[in-house]
Amino acid sequence: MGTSDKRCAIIRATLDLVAEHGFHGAPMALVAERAGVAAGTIYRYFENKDALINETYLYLMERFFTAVMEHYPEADSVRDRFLHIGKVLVYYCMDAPLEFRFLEQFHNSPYGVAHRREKFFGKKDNDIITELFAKARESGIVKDLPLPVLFALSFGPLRDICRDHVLHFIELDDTLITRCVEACWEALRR
Amino acid sequence: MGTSDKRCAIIRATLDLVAEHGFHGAPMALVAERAGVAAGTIYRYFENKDALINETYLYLMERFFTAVMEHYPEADSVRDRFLHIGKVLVYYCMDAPLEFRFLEQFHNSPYGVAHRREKFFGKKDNDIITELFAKARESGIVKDLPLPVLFALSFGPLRDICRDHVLHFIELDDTLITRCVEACWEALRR
Amino acid sequence: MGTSDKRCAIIRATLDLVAEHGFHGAPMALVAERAGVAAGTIYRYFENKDALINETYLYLMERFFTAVMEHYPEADSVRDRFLHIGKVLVYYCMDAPLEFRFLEQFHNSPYGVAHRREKFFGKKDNDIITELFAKARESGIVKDLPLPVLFALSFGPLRDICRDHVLHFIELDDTLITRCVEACWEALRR
Amino acid sequence: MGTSDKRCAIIRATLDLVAEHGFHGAPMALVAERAGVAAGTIYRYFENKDALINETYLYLMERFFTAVMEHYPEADSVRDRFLHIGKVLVYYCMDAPLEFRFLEQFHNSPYGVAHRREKFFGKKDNDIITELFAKARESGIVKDLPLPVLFALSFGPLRDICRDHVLHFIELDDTLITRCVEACWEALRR
DNA sequence: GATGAATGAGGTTTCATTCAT
DNA sequence: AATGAATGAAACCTCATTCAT
Repeated sequence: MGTSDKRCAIIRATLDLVAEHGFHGAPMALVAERAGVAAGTIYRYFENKDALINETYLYLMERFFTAVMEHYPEADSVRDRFLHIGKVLVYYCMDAPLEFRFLEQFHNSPYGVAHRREKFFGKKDNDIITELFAKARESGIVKDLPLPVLFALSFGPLRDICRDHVLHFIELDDTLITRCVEACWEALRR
Repeated sequence: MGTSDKRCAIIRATLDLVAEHGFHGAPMALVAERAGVAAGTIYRYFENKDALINETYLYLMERFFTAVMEHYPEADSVRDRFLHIGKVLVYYCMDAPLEFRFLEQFHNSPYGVAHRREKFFGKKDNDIITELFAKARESGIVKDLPLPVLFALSFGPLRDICRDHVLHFIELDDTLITRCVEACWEALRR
Repeated sequence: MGTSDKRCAIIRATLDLVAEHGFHGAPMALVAERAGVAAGTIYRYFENKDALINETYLYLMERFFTAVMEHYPEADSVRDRFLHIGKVLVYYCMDAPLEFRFLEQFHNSPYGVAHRREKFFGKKDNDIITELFAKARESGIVKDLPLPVLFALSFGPLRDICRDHVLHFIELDDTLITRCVEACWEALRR
Repeated sequence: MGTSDKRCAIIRATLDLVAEHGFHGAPMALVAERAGVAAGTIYRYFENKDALINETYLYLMERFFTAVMEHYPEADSVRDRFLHIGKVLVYYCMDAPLEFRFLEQFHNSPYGVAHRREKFFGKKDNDIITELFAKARESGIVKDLPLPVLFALSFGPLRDICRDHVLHFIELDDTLITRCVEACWEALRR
């Protein structure tokens, strides 16, 4: 196992345990066991537990953004670009339920405080999305509301349906996802 | 101090500490100190820490629903009833930011899992809202989507703007709140 | 066992273990076991290990000074007062070899750095002794040397003979002690 | 870097770290880093940490005695030979404060116990000094006291003034050093 | 010979819970 | 009923030592 594999295994173990059992349910000894390394080894890669949690977060966010921004239809209409982002986002969360659960817990825990500004469902200089909303608002396509509110209208519902899907309250399918994202668009558009 | 005052003080201390410092930052000894009782006393009112957290949650939810349902305009249109619920909900969260923070943490933690079905921004038990949506959907006023999705479209954005307000990302006022709730309605309506 | 007894037992256990096996040889679990308390109990009386070590030191120093200053012959000559102090000091160390070993280790470890100024064999506003030396120097009875040097000439040798006695290199008796203290006086006197 | 250079660098790193931060503050990884070698390399030169500490001690003592015995005035009077040794000793400690701090810590720690008999400020092995004292005692020049006591009277004060100088409580200069060593002689002589 | 990543025993400390008062 | 000192399991973390490269 290469050195990078080990770091990755530790992050993956952290992710899984936190997603399934919360921060309380992820003691370092268990993380080590799941990652297949000794307890002390974790500290070669991460300064302490907080650092491990935070770096796991950063790792996930990077993957997340990369995935969501793939195949972004730069040339399409604002509406189509929004629909693209919304749908890809939901599909990603459905495909990676543990990552989604981790992020949800992180954002709402004290750990998340330091990272609020980068929250995916929040705001952040989310570049493409921020830009999309800013321009659409200027040109009168979407409502004239503060950016955080536009984000809330867009991603608040999507987050909730992902959570309900992951927790098996509902069963999302292509049709339902499309209808949800379109409903969000109706809240946004002028 | 009456016996009920003590119980209440313990719940309030729990609420404050969890809201401000997370579940990690609310050891029983600190809860006891804040509540002005001895550590052992907590166990006369709550079986253990989990029970304390869960009963704090239930206590909050009760207050919450009571507040939201006050002055409920039974006779008004579906739209007006929805606008009433949405606005009262936002005002409540703004007035009680610690309660709001507690609930956010609870819902996204493993504690929340046991209470999925009673989730505030989630679905039922809040009979009146569930009933409102169910009937409105039947009669074709709102979209024909699963209830959890209707809840997501309604309350997902509201929760996010409350959070952003509590975290001082935005400054909600009457106008903005009204416009947000109306935007949510646009997502819901057929 | 009273509450003060417990604190005392913990200090005594610390003292014994450090004296016999050094700071390395006094893990908290062992201290607890020797003191007849649970590991966690130590932390009700001392903030952490450093505090435990430092408070053990302060406790010993207090006992030490009290003992040494008992029956101090206020009215006698400078020489006799010096002989009194020197002898009492040596007898005390002989009677309490573990306390002596603890103090020796403390003074020469990083723990001692923060307390250098209060070191018994060092200087400190050792009140009576400092005053005795200062006055004796002024009146030309002892050499005109800096106070720390007078302390060194007085107590340096006494400390060493105590150590050698405690470690069984020599066997001190009344005669030998008297002769040593008198020899120290010869180094001091003008 | 030659093989002997490495051994030396490790000893020097050990010396520095222990002198500055105590035995607690000298983990093997840090020693390795300071010495510019890998952690595992230390174990090619020293069996384990205890051996490293002890061999560092022996290395220092050898340097120490070599220095002290240089230019030893074999032919001079007992008094002059004593004054020579005392002064050289003090100058050496002043020039090598880290070595001095290491030795102080070593002597008073459990490590030192195993080396009691070779203690620097203690007694024998330093043949020349032992021999000097033994002969001077026989011929009635110094007091008829056990050798350890003679050592205590001689070197106890010198160690203390070195410590006070290193810790900046006093500022030693040629005059003061001479006067101190002469005072020690007064304690020794018959 | 040298490396340094990996190990895991053992250290300090926290904290939910109990129970004698 | 209330107290809060005491408990001890379990958490986080360090570090001397090993061994594959």
